[in-house]
Amino acid sequence: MFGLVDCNTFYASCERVFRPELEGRPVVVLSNNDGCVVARSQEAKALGLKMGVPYFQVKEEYERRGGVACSSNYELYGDMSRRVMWYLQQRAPAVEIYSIDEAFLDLHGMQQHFDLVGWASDVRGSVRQRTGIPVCVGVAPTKTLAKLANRLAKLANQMANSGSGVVVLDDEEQRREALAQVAVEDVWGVGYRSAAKLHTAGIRTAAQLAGVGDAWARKNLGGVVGARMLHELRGFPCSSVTVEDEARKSLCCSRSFGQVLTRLEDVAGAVATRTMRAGEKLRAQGMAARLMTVFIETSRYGNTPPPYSFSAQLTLPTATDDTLVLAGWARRGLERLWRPGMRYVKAGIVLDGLERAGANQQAALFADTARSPERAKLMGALDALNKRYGGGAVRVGAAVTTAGQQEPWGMKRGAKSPAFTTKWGELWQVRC
DNA sequence: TCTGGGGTCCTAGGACCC
DNA sequence: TCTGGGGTCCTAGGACCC
Repeated sequence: MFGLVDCNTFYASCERVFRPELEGRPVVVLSNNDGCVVARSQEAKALGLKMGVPYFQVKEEYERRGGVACSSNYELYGDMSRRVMWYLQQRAPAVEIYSIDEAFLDLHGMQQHFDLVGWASDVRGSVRQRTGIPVCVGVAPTKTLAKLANRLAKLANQMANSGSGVVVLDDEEQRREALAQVAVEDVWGVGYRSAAKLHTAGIRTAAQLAGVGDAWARKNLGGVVGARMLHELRGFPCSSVTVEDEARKSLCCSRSFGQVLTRLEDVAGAVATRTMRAGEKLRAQGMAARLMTVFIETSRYGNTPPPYSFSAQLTLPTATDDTLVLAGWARRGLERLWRPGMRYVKAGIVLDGLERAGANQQAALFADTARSPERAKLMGALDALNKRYGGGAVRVGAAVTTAGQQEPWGMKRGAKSPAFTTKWGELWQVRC
């Protein structure tokens, strides 16, 4: 059996843990630059706010009706996530951290020793008590069914506001009933495109989907991916709990600017900032990259004529995790794709072809970028300083602004809550 | 004025290898 | 009618996930 633990309206719940006055009120969390709504409390959903809507479109009406908006605070959410995951790891033999707010648990053989409903309820209660975060738990014979069970648990919770928050599907009868209750577009793995195809074919529920022929699924639902999904819906596992976060295959650092940029030097500063971040991530994972894609975008909306996205891919002479080397290549990439006179809103870099840094790394014949012990030390010092004094304490030159000046590419975060759990200066204050 | 930031897996075709 | 039979790597793009 597999368990899926999913935090309820995770970002909004994190805000509420440290700001209990938000309890019972509509709360939304906004994406970077306070752009879109990315998390909604139950009360905010009840007001009709949709996931992903640009906040400026709903702001006035929402706030008039008493809604609260928070800028995203990923330091806080990341730290709260670690607490939840750490506790889950104490309770299950294997845990796959699937996203910031979700984890699959391997419950192999546990039904012989535990009543799964009672066990899941206990885990749910304990997570709430220890972290302040409400969760729902779904348990079933496959991951896809566990997701589905979790969805049913969430729905029951929302409707009654007193549901048990736990759904266990451990016999055929329960599986059938569950499948009949879920719309096909709500099945894990059915996206916008597949849903449209399925509707056209007259397939509306998960139960109907589980009954389609394998050949049809392979043809219309993305080949083996679709076939696997069907098997899982029928109760045959095609995927197991993967504990280690195996080496990543790619890594991406991208962000919209707080304002439109037109000058090469400003965009170069943004690219350098993203590159530094990518270098940090790379070193934190002990990896080096061989391929780099630099991209810049103009606005997708309004009158800007397409194409709005320009990218350049560079093959590095040798895989590297050195920020200064990466920054040099990123600059070259940017100059290659730069078109003057355009209004840019976003920039980023993608690193591919990741391999373990050091040991088996192939050296280039004529490159000046071989990994020297000195450079590795330098990178270590860079990371240590930035960790100790805050990100951006030490930067590459292109990412430096004149003293006292705002970064032209900086983010807008109008309503950010303090880093309650990760910065001494921003700890919660208790008044006597 | 204002529209997120990450990821994964799969397919298919072309170049190239023996 | 029939044209060898395996492979790998690269690139681009689609679909989906949170």
